[in-house]
Amino acid sequence: MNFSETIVHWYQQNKRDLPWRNTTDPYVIWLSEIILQQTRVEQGMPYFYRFAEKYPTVTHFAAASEDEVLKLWQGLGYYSRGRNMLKTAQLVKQQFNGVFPSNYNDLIALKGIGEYTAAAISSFSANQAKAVVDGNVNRVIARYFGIDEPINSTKGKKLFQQMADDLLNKEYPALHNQAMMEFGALQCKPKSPDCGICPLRDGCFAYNNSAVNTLPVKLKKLTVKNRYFNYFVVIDEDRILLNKRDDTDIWANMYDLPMIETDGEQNVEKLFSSVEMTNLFGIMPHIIKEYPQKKHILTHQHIHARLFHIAIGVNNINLKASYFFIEVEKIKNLALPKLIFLFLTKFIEL
DNA sequence: GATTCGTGGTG
DNA sequence: TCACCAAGAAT
Repeated sequence: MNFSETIVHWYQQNKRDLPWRNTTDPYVIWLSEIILQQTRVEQGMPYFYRFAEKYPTVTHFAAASEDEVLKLWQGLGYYSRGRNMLKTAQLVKQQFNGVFPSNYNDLIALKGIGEYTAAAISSFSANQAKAVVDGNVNRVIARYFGIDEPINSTKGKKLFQQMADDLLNKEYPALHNQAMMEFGALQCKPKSPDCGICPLRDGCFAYNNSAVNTLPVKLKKLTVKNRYFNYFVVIDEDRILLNKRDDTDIWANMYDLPMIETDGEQNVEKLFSSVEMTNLFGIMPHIIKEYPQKKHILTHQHIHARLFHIAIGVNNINLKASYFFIEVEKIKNLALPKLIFLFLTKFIEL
């Protein structure tokens, strides 16, 4: 058996039974592929069921509001995926008469669909001969062929795509692609793979050269920025003051609380007598309770968040345009970042 | 083309 | 605690 045949054989004996594999509907496959970008299968699974049930067709999806989609997406991260899905659903409804495309060239032009996703949808739904290259495929190729070119360099990306293209079995692209990814996910795992039972062990460069732990190579020049968010809870009877975030920063178009960002850890007196505070509330609020600082980890940012429950004469507030009071009961309809969700559960049931 | 988009699991 | 990674894409 050649490389592809070996992997496919392994796949047929070891594959997981995943719901999006029981269909060739490009819309359903699209749902699963976007949800699974940079996301573990176990984490994405409940979201897949949620979206598939709420929006059985792309036309149903196109009729949704952004608030509604983001709310469904809440907790999954990388929220632009959800916003791009809505744009794509609307475009497919209008320009493709609601028929989700399965052709690579049509797909790659859509928002949120890049090389990987276009190859995945076109091969899975229409058996188009396009090779998928994701983290799993990169790892399998890097190890088996001993490629130490970084997988995330421009040169590396081209190389791995080319190698994947060459490996692709044109007779059964869908099967081959699924097998490559599943093999990377279950057998050729990132850490401590069980090479003892690997069907490709004999021809594997990494196994034969003790390079399993050093391949693939990845360029990492990650700069993490520390940010300091001071959040305020203002409650007026059955209402709470919220903020709709703009689309220039993390958590675009989602909802959080009134907030002042400082360069570092500001002491409380300084914070509450600052110009920013005056701009927010007009007068210095009274602190009812200060909650301990919480660190929220994002890929490129460490957010040090503090929460103050404050009392203030509601009439004195000069509200920013993005601020609004909302009945507590209605918050469950709004999309909240994880951090804010956790904060709010201190005060209300969500 | 380097940076920036979340959140959760793992060793 | 920390580094790495997860069915990547947009800017």
